[in-house]
Amino acid sequence: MAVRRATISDVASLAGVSIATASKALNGRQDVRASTRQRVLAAAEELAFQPNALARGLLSGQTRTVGLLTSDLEGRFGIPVLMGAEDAFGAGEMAVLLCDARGDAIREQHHLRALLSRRVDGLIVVGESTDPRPSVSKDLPVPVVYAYGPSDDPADVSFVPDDVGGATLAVQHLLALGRRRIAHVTGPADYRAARDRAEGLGAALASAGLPQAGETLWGTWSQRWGRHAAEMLLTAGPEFDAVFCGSDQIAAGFVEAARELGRRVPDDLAVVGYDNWEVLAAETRPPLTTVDPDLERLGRTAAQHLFAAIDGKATPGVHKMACRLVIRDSTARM
Amino acid sequence: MAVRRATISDVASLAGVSIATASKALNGRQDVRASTRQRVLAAAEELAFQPNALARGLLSGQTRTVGLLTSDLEGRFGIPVLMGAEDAFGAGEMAVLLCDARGDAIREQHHLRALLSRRVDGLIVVGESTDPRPSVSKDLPVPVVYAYGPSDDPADVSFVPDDVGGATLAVQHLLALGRRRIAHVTGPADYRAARDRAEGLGAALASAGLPQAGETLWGTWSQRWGRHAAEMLLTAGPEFDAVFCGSDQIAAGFVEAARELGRRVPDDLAVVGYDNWEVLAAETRPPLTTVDPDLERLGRTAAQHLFAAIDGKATPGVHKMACRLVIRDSTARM
DNA sequence: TACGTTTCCGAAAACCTTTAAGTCCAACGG
DNA sequence: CCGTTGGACTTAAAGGTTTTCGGAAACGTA
Repeated sequence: MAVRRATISDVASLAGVSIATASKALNGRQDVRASTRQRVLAAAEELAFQPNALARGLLSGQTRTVGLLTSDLEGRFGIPVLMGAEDAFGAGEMAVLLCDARGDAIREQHHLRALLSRRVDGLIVVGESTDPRPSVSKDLPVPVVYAYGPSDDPADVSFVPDDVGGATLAVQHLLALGRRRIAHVTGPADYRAARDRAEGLGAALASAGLPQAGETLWGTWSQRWGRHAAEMLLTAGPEFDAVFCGSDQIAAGFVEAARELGRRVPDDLAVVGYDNWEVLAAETRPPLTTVDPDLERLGRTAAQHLFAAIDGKATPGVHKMACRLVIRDSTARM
Repeated sequence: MAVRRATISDVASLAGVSIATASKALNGRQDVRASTRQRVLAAAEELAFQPNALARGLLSGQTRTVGLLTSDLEGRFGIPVLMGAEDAFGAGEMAVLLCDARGDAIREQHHLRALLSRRVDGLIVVGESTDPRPSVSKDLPVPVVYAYGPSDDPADVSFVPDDVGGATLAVQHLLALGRRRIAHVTGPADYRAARDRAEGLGAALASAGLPQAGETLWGTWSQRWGRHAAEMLLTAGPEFDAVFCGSDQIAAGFVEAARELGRRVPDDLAVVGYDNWEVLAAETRPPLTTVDPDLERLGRTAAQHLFAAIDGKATPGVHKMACRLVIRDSTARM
């Protein structure tokens, strides 16, 4: 550990110039003779000079730092969004101050204060589900962008996955493979994500003039529920040649149970999951065709939009981000 | 968005006192009459005054901010460590600057510069595996603590899970249940984690005077490998009544294949995993007994140690953190 | 030589806060 | 009435950097 850090004043003395000249030389500005600039640069190098970002920020009013407020780091969905954002910010020479409120509104307020006190240039709020969440942006001195979980205030800027479109993608894929009787097993009905995906399924079927195979089965986001639903449907359910599952966990349970009941996937039964959670979707037998909400891209886009909002203007409202279909072996032509 | 933020000078004018008095009133210091303090506090409230952390940091030389440098956010192990650290820092009113180097040394250097330029008070480096990694702490003006992946310089401070001890825990559990012939299926031999766990197994067996059932099977950290190993062992392998798997993924594949081959877990065969990756370990049939490296605690401990290092002295060297055994249904008395 | 122009550099203010040192005044003891 | 004490407040400096503006030297032109 070095004792004291060099300041620009040390650099200036060593180079035999004034502070002002040193500053200009280091920042590549005009009005410095080439030879002088060289001397300053050499001095800075020798002293391992690093400009003090605090002083710089104090003067300029810009910290080149953004706050990232997440309500739930534990969850699986926040991380990819965070990674995408970190990626975009890193490329823009921005630093990210990370705060996890753990779903606690008090802690969120506390973190918000801390971030503002540190004079962040902007804020990204990452929700824990796609359900709208309370806005924090009332009377804030910096721009805010919501990612994954939208703000409940339509005047804010939010980026969310287009779950209706994602479900439509899945259904259109199944229809193109010749499947006609599609069942739906999904998570709890009080999740926006579950309702949106069911809605997408319904819309796609309706526009193809087909009925859904049985009612939508609402349950939990677990493998266990997927197995249970499979047993129910396959022993006493309606006829169906495909099932659209609301998550990869459900789909993994479903294919496992179907397999044990002697149904061949995809021959007898095509299965589509949701989330493209690789560790699960790629390890089931057969590997799952699934909808990928592309959360990393969502995070990156949100970050880029925050840049725009910081030095210019933002387009408010909820932006729906398209999903991708990842085709693996759990679906095939009949 | 407000136009301009109130400074302490605005608060002072509004309260009709000098800046110094305002500062003292706001910071709860002596030499301020109670009534004056009230006036200042009211003024601060009215203007929504937030002290500028930059100015404060510039003066005090402390930013109450630490850098968290991770080589691999994508991986499963960095996140819990990060959460633990974030937890400890949040409690200490510290903020966390997050940087992900994505395993790239250049990017790591770049982030390091950025963090130092922002005058962080300390640094936590989170590795992507338990293998030693190059030290970054040579001639750094701030203390550094390594978490999960230790530094290759013994003079640094590192916190790593005690994989040897974790494996011992698992084996002792199996022995206590009356199992005597224990096989071992694990990941690649070029992972320190795999070697440590195999070593723990060997030591525990040796001190019980028992031989290992067959050679250690080295493979990958995947479910697929677990299945494959199970098929090999159960069709043409040695006699065994328990298997210690190097990861929950391997164990999940193993129990699945064993089940399909008609072996009952835990009756015929006890299975222990490693990592306590809940989504997997709790969803297999039966749920997995597994070793929990308690990474969140590891992160928290590392953070607390960084505090100590920041304002005092640190005890260098590699600190091994004990693991916990989580007992579920995949193990039982014979 | 006198004067205007260009080139390069330095002095000083500004950003916001904390704190050491100094000022003022009332109360109090003698 | 004077000196002392101590409470309540203010002044000013410090922290590191950027930037504006003014100044000096060198050079060209009349």
